[in-house]
Amino acid sequence: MSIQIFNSLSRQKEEFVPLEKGKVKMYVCGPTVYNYIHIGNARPVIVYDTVRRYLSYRGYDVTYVSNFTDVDDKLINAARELGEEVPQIAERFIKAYFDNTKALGCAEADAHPRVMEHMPQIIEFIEALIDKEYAYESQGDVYYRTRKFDGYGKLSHQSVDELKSGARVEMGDKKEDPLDFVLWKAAKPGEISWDSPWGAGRPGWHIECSVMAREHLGDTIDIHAGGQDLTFPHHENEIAQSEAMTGKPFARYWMHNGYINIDNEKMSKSLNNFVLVNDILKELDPQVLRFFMLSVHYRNPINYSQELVEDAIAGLERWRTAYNNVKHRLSVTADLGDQTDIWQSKVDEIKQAFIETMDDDFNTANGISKLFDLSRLSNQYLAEKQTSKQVLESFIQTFEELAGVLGLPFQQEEELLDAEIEALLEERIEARKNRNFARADEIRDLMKEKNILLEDTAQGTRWKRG
RNA sequence: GGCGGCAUAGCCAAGUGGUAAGGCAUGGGUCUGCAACACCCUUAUCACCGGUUCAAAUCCGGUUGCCGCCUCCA
Repeated sequence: MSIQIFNSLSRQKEEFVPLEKGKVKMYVCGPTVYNYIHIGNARPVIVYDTVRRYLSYRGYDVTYVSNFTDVDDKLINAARELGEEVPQIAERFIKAYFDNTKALGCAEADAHPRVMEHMPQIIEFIEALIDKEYAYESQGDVYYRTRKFDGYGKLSHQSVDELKSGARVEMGDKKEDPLDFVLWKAAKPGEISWDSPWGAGRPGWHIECSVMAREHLGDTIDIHAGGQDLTFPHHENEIAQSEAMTGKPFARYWMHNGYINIDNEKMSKSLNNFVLVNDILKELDPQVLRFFMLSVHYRNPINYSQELVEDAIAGLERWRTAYNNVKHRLSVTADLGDQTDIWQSKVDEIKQAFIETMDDDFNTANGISKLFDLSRLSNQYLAEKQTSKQVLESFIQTFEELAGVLGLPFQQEEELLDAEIEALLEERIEARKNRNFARADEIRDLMKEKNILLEDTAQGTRWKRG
């Protein structure tokens, strides 16, 4: 069975066939770095990081590129308000981006291109579009001649005329047509700018992605991804620019993730309900946030609330407990089990089911449920009187493999306890042996205060940090 | 006005033709010195109406409700 991807272009699931066998070129639209990222920014980063991991897991060699928009109106406004320079602000929030996304288990891209680093290429690209008459200069601005591009609207599935009826009519029009969009913006006095054949200015928003995708991945890429809201106009315009330029398909598969709501409301400035990743992570285990995001299919909307976060905490804890309990058993018992084949095949079944559901448009919600199935199975196995090393190790291996694909690796418990606690543990074992339960309970309470939880099993006492 | 999405148990959420995964919560039981962890059992005619089909949460039509895009928002 092959991997199926829901392609926004066709609005259908399609078999994934990369342009070049075994290799995937992937471009994900990154944030405008004028603030800390909010959880809505974090969703695509987590989702497409998981897509990338899964494709690698399935044997593809993935080249992954994600940009930073480090020049635009929002940055210019932020600079003005803070009395800083644009590059300074960009630098600060790019650093914060890496801190936050790394905490969330997202690997760095193979390249993180920035607009400011691609001015010559952007200008060349625009010049070429002008040569091909897909663009025109107007009072220091350059616009894209939308109607000239035949396929315009194929991604958002709207005809040019449909779009026109909804388009804003610009005042003092420098455009030939209201649907035309800006490739180069003339600088206003005091704004950061670059020299160009059309005077001082800066790139429009959409051109950067066309240029940087081409620069780093070539004329045609396999997967282009981003938030649902980018479908129009951003991605539509990227297609128009790139395909007019190269005459080749720009991207073969377009993926768009759904929104996040906060307490059932859209995040917006007027409601002032933006949730910044940086703030959440002060109190929340980053894995919980990632787990939460992946517990819903990426194309569906997701709601963020305290209650749901708490569910996620409990759910993730279930995996961890199951995993650690297998580890504990492995460390304290001999190799005694029989019927290893039966259990082994059950483990394999779960792994296969995981792959099957992930193959189907990256169904992480279902994938996560397979980890829960594995947890139940391992718990059942631990209830057996005799266990084999081979099966226990297979559980561990499968837990690590599947959770790893989701970017939710099991953290190694610190095995070290200080001497005082070690001594108390010993004393408690002795006390229980002598049926001095009062003392045993006392020690258990004492440990609990130190955030160490004790669990007595037939194979001895195990502990974990609470 | 145009395009599109969603509606599944108390909450969250998979499932796109063959009589409803999983998690959280609840109730009952088992295990345990007690506890914790855990295990077992328990909870849904899938918004409504009609149609297609031997068979529909799943396909088609309609209704209601919510949401997104069409305004340089992930």
